[in-house]
Amino acid sequence: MTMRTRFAPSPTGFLHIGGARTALFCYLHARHSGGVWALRIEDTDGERSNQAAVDAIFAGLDWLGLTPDEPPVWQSANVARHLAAAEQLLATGRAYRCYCSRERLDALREQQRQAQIKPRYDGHCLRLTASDTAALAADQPSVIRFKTPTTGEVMWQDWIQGPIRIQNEELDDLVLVRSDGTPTYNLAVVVDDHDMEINHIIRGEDHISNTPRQIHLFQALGWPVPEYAHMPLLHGPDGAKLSKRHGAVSVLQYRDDGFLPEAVNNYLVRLGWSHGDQEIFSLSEMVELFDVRQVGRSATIFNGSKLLWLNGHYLRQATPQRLVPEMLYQLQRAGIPEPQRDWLLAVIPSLQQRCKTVVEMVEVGRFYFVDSVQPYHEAAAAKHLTAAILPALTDLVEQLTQLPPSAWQAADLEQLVRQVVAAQALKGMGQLAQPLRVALTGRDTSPSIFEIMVLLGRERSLARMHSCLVWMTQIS
RNA sequence: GUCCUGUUCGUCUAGUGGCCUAGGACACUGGCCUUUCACGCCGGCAACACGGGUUCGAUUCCCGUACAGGACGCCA
Repeated sequence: MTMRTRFAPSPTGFLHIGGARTALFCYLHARHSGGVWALRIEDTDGERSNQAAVDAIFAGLDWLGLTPDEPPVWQSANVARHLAAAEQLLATGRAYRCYCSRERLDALREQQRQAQIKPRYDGHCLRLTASDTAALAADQPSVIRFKTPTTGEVMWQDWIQGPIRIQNEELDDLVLVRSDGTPTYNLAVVVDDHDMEINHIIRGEDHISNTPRQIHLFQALGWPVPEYAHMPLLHGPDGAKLSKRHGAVSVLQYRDDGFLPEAVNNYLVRLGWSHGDQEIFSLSEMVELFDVRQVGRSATIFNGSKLLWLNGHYLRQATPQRLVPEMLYQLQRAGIPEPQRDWLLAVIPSLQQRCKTVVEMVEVGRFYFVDSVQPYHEAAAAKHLTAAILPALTDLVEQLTQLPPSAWQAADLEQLVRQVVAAQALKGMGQLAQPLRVALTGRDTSPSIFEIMVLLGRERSLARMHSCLVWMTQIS
C-alpha cells in the first residue's frame, strides 16, 4: 500500500513559518518513503476563510518549492459526504440528536469549570426517550452528537510521541453536525482523510487531543485508522506557541526580507530534527535522510540568527544566475531601475560573498546601479574625505588617469595605489583606499575597490573620482 | 482546574547505562588574515531543572516535585 499523507491548512491567513515547517515535514516524509503528498484546504469556516488566504498558502508553498503531488482538495466541496457519514452514524446508533440550547451548554461548562473538573457535555439528550424526542423535534433545532464510549481507552503509537493512551471518560460526545446542518471539523477531517486514502497524518501537537475522537470516528464508520505523527510546536521567543496573532509572520515575508527558500527549509528542518552534527542540508539530502521517527518531542523556539547565517551560506554558494531573479525582485522593491542582465550577472559575485540577505546585496551594491553616488554617506565622507588627504587623492587620480586603459586591471590598479601610498608617505593603505572607496561607492564599506574599478570600467571610475575631488574642493 | 506532552550551553541540537573532565552549530567574544565590510582560520564563554530510587556505574531507566507548553467550542 502506498503511503499517503497530507498537509491540511485552513485558509484563515497567510502560511506562517510554523505551518511551513509542518508542510516541509509532511513533504519530506512522503518523499522519503516514496509516498504521495496531498494538500487539502480546510475552508469550511465560511466566516474566516477567504480566497486571498488560499492564494497566500499556495504562493508560500510554491516559494519553498514544496509542490503537492495532487491537485488540492477543497473540504467545502465534500459537505454532502460528511453529512452522509453523520447519517450513517445516526443509523447505526453511534450518534444521536441533541436539543440542548447554547444557554444550557454554557451554564453547564461554567458549572464544571467552577467545580474544577474538565468541561464536557453531560449526555443529557442521550437519555431522552422516544416521546421526548418526538416532542422536541417538532420545533427545536438540533445537532448531531457522536456517542463516545464511556469506558475503556483509546491508544495509538504516535511516530513521534510514542504510545499515547487517553481514557474515554476524558472525552465527551462531540458535535458532528451543527444546528445549521453543517459538519464540524472532526467529522470533516475523518471523512476527507478516509476518502483521500490518507494513511499517515503528520500535524502539530495541538491536534493530539483531537486524535482520540477521530480514531473513534474512524472505527465507528468501519474505516481503517491512519498512523499519526504529532510534531512539537514552534514557539516564539517568549516560549508561547507561535501563531498568526502571536509573532509569526508569513513565509513570504522572508522572501521580501531577502531570504532564499533553501535557507528557510534548511533552518526549519533542523528545528526538531537532526542528523548527527550536520547543519547544511539540500532539499534532496533532507528527503534522503529524514525519518519522522527521529523528530524530537520537545517544543522549539524560533530564533532568526541561525537562519541569517544559513542564508549567508546559501547566498555564497549560489551561482550568480540563481541570484538574478532574486536581485531583480529586490531591486524593484528598492525602487532601483532594472539593470541589464549582463551587468547584474557581472556584479553579483562581488556582493553574494559578503552579504547575508538579498536585501543587503541591494543595499551594499546600490552604487552599481545608480549614476551618481552623491550625496555621500555623511559619516563616511566626514571621516575619509578630509582636506588632509586631498593632495594624495588628487595625485592618485592623476596617475590613474594616465594609466593606459590596457592596465586597468585589479593587480595593476592595486600596485599603483600602493605606490602612491608609499610616495605620499601615508600611514597605510587605508589612508588612501578608504577615501577612494567613498568616491566610488559613497560609503566606507563595500566590495574590493579594485574589483569595483574593474567592473565599473575606466571611464565611470574616473568620473566618480573627479566629481569627488570637485566636491572635496568645494567643501574645504 | 482536568487531561496530554516536554525539560542538555542564550538558541537549535548530539548523546539510547561506562567512549562525557557532555560533542557540533548559531549567537556572543579574544586573536589572525585584510584597504573597508564580509568570508576563512585559531581560541574562549556557556548546559544534563530539582529530589529520590534502580545499578558496580546514570545525561541516558523508574517515581515524585518544580517549571514550561498544548488541549479542554455548534473554530479549524
